[in-house]
Amino acid sequence: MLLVERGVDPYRGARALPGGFLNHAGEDILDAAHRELREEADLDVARLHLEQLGTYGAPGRDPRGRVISVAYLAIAPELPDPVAGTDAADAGWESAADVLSGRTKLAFDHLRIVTDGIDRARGKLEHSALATAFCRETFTIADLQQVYEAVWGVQLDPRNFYRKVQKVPGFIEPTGQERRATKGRPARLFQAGPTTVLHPPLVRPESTDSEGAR
Amino acid sequence: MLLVERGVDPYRGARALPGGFLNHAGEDILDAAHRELREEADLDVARLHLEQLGTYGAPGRDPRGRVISVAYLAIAPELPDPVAGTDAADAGWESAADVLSGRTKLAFDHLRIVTDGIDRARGKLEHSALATAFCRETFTIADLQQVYEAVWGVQLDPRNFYRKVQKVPGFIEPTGQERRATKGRPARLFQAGPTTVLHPPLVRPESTDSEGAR
DNA sequence: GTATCTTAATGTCAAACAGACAGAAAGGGG
DNA sequence: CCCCTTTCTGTCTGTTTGACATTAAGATAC
Repeated sequence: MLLVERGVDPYRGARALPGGFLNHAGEDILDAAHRELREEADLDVARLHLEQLGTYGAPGRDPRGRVISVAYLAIAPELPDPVAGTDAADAGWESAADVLSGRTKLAFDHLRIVTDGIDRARGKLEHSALATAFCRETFTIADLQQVYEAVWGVQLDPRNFYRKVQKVPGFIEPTGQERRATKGRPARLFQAGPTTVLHPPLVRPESTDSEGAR
Repeated sequence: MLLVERGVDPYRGARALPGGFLNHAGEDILDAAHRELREEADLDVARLHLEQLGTYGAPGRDPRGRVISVAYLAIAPELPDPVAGTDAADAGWESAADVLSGRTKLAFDHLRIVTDGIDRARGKLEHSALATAFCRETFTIADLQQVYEAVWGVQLDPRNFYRKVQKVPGFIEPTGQERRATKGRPARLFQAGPTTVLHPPLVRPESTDSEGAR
């Protein structure tokens, strides 16, 4: 995930989600999310999936006073490795595992927001074609499987995955081309199809730890 | 759904979702949702399900100026038939079909909010125990089926529904009591179980109309 | 050029599941 | 006591799932 290092108090030096305030009264909040992503992280990629995650407005979440944050979940493939040195103070990539485990400390209630975002992504992978937003324009089925395995944190059977993914109508479409790696049989390349809602869904294996309350 | 009639411009006389502004800088937005529900609609029921739906902040959505609304989805059973005459101007129940079809005109972008809310409810019925929030403390399986049929707008087979609902562990628990109607065999009464996430989910029958893009 | 290694693609099979529907159980009313 | 209604319990068939075997198509080593 993309985090910036705070240069001012409060939480100076801690990592935080990129964000900021609305510019003027006429700015749409989605536009503002795009702008902040560009300004704070120099990120202006194509194929950017951006969806509203939720709004966080607990009274004490910002010591400076009342701040209500509308969080957006952004997903994009082929991200520039170290975010290019710009005025964007210190933006950089952090492993989600490091953040979730608490090894990387986040400012404000941003850990909560991050947790919600990951939950959202995990769930949406089942019922929507969101996984293709993690991939490039064309991809192999093994690529897609890696997305599911990484986000869900599980291992999947390649043969069954292959079968199920292709059964969902309109999810992925073959391009007719192939990609050959250094080893092994060349893999057929696919691209995202028109479907956004998966029928049937790709259900993730039931984790043994009981999910309990929400 | 619960709507109030606007007494002031803009949209005077049109129906709108109950809502209002934050009281003071220390008020939590969820608390504000509860308060507005109580103030505008005299609604203060037990067993009230309230979850954040989304935030709407398009520049022109309120002609008076920039207003950002955080929408909450509320669901509760046993609602008072005509909302008792209080200072709550003209609050009343409207059929969702009337609103969705456009027969009942809504102020601002509230039709969009309502549509999103119904979509959310329909989806959550599949994967969460939300349906029990529509029911009383104890209910029969037929009651629960009526919730699913009403919200999804489909007909379900009582025998298959009976089987599937009882297979989900922790969804509903038998109370040991029965309810006898005027006709027919007495039905066993159930109550909501501890589970909030349904495993396996209750998938709704695939509607014939293609869902297309989102 | 052939063996071998690696990954992709296809196939097989038993168990579980889904939808459609039959029938039995348990009440009330003529 | 028969009929009607609603609830509950089965049955049956086709589909899907998860586990695993097998074949296909390249690259590389020898």
